[in-house]
Amino acid sequence: MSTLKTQYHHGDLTKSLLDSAAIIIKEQGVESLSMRKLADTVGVSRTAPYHHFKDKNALLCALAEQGFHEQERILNSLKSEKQQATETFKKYVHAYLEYALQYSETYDLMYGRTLWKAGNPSDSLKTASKQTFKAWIDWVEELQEKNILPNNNTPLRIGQTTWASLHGLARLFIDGIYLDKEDLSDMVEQMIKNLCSTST
Amino acid sequence: MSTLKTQYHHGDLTKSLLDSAAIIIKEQGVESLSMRKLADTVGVSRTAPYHHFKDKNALLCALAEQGFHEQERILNSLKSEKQQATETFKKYVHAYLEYALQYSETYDLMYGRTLWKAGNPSDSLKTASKQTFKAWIDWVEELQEKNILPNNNTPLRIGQTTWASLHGLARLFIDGIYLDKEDLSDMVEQMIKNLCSTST
DNA sequence: CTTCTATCTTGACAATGTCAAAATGAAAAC
DNA sequence: GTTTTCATTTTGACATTGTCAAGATAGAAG
Repeated sequence: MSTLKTQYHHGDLTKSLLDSAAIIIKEQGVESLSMRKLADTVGVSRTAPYHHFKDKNALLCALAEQGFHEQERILNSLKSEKQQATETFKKYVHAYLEYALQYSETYDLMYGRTLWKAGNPSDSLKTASKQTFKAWIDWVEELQEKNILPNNNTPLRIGQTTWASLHGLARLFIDGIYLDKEDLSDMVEQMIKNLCSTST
Repeated sequence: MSTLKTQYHHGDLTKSLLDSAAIIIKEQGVESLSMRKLADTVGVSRTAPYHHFKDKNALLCALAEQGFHEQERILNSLKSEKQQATETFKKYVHAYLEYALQYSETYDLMYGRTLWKAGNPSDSLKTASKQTFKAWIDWVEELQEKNILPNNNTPLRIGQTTWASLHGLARLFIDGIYLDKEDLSDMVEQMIKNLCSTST
């Protein structure tokens, strides 16, 4: 009954695995996450994780999925603040980049080739990502109506290109191409100018 | 003397390795390039490649470096065409995306985490990338003078954000986030509108 | 022909992902 | 309370990979 470890049945191995994995990738990068070391960290034998996740890919999908939920939480939280929509958008852009850099490894799983190209995105991951994308496009439409984002194309297209721009900036930092994080907020500000209809 | 294979000394193993590796990554992705299979493909023992490249990282760096040279060639070729600078810029954007998609695996090595974050970019790779970046920034300056790109910031900043946008678009396709390549040219057109000062 | 040296090979090891079969223990059925 | 069942975990095993160390080979230089 005690919540102490070293018992045969672990309690909630699924959760433990996810939590430990999240920490490991945040601190040491996805490439140094091995199923075996993870099992060891959690205090369980090599193959125990395979009874909770089909394979490594499935574990990573679950991590990515958590990221999508977190990101949606961020957007909703910002939208609930009562303020000028322009202000909300600017804050969102900053928040997006901040999230991407702070949880860069999770971000990489969410939007990187590991799962989407080299790997095999799970159905529920696909669902989560589609949902997040849809929420974004809907918001873009609102922003277009308020003349904050350009009206020279459909919400889908504007949403795609706008997001692509943010994503590109995020990736350059995440992947180690841009290293000087001093420049980040400057670049974000410029990006906002590029994206908004009202060039200042 | 004959250029036929199956001789102890291979002839130009360095080049053969690079060529085969380029084909393999293009056809099957970087993650399915193994040193051993590569050696086998080229018809040489497992460890022979290690006398030509310090390790796998070094081989990949060499591939990425070729990519930078190729990309610079593309830019120079476009700039040498006598035409409106606006036209040249538009063509460049299209060409950039085309290159990124056609040689997506090389592109990933050039600008992805494999080498820059998880790996260890060689000095000559760093040099090549810096050179390419500098050529880009110089051109951005010209484009600003001609009022094609916005003048509300330095060439460096505008170059960074503009490139980030292109890169982001490229990555979303490359990494399998955007799948519908029908939409590509549409999105590129919209991206150009976002980036240029003269919104149409 | 001998020696040198660049090039290539064989042997070996550790790390990894993951399958199959056996062991364990808690809960359900009796 | 005993037995049965089933989810959970373990041990054993295997193939793939990157890479090191030591030896083999052959063409060039003397």
